[in-house]
Amino acid sequence: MTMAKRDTYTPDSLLAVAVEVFNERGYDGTSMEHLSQAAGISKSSIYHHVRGKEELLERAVGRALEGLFAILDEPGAVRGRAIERLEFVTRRTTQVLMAELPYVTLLLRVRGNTRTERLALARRREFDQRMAGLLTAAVAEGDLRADMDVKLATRLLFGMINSLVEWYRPGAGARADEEVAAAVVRLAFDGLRT
Amino acid sequence: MTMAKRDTYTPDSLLAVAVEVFNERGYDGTSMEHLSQAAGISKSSIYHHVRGKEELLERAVGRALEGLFAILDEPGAVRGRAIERLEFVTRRTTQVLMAELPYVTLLLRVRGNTRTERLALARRREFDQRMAGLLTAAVAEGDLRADMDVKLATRLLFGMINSLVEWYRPGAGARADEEVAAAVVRLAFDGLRT
DNA sequence: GTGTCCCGACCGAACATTCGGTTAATCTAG
DNA sequence: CTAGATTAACCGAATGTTCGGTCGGGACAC
Repeated sequence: MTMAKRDTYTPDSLLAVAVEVFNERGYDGTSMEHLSQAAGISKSSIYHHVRGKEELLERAVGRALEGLFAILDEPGAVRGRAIERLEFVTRRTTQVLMAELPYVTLLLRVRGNTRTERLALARRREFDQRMAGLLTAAVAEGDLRADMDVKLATRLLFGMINSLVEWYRPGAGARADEEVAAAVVRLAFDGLRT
Repeated sequence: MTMAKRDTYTPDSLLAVAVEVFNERGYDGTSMEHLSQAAGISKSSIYHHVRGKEELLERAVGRALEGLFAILDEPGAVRGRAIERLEFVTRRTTQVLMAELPYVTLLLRVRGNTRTERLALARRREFDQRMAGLLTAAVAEGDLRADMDVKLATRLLFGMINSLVEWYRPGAGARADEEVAAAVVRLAFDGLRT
């Protein structure tokens, strides 16, 4: 029994609207009035679907973290030489970031003002550490330059990937997205120089 | 006749305090009460030194932009092969970012909610375009890989540099700072691989 | 006629900013 | 050297506004 199309909101469809506005104005810069206008329903109606503003943030960052951590369980991330796993995770992280752009964008901008935000920051740090482990392994296997601090390299690599949220906009097609992911991997591992 | 040291605030010394708080809590997440507590003076006293919250933001992003644009006028940025100028600007941008960290951090987090913020965003875009011009020239001179979209490469390069504001913390000494700048240049131009 | 979805009216709290002053240091005239 | 004027720096209390959230009720589908 498939449900007929509804023009009412579900918590998730409302979330999609809210996250767009959060990313445009910043979470703290967004009022419930802003959200209600963007969603086309009244402020009070929002509270019919979600408990409040913070629940929207919680759902959004949760979804982003879910997508990112799932990468680490994919076969390409657990088998093979460290450098191959690292390249895989780099490419997949870029792809997930593009696919879940609004949610990841919000995740990368939380500042730690509330418990929800601090929890998100902790999970992000955990992901970073898993990544740093891959770098270390790849250096040990002799496939990565040893003349650079691993933590520093991890941060720069991540910084490059995460910067996608500042400029990437979807809609140019799967081909274009593939090109972006490939460029990230190429730049990270082989550099800009001829 | 040098002025004796005063323990009172000037607009600039107050700015330094304010920017720290802005970066910790986010601009929109910071109340004047937060600022007054951090500065150790009352809320109303802040208005003796600056016109309001937005003037503090204005001064901060102005200072950051000043530092960044100054790089483009330095000799190393106007003379020599394009790739050398590009490497110079990459290194210098990293250094300025570290030296003016709190101000640049604030600049990079501006969302465009007010006229002040939109002005800052426009100036940032201008800087990016100057940078993209250097990339294009370096490709034309055959020193940069041609198999990557220039705009894409510019954004990734910048994303890597700008990500410093997320993790770099000063105080490890000039030697350590030099190492960071060198790592950025090496990673950007030669990649991670052995 | 009950549950889902929505609304306008409303609330207390927090917000940026203003106002009417006080304090303490500096300057100025005799 | 000092009394009086001036000023920068500051404060507590209050202003109007906006905030996130609540409430009681209406429409309408099943």
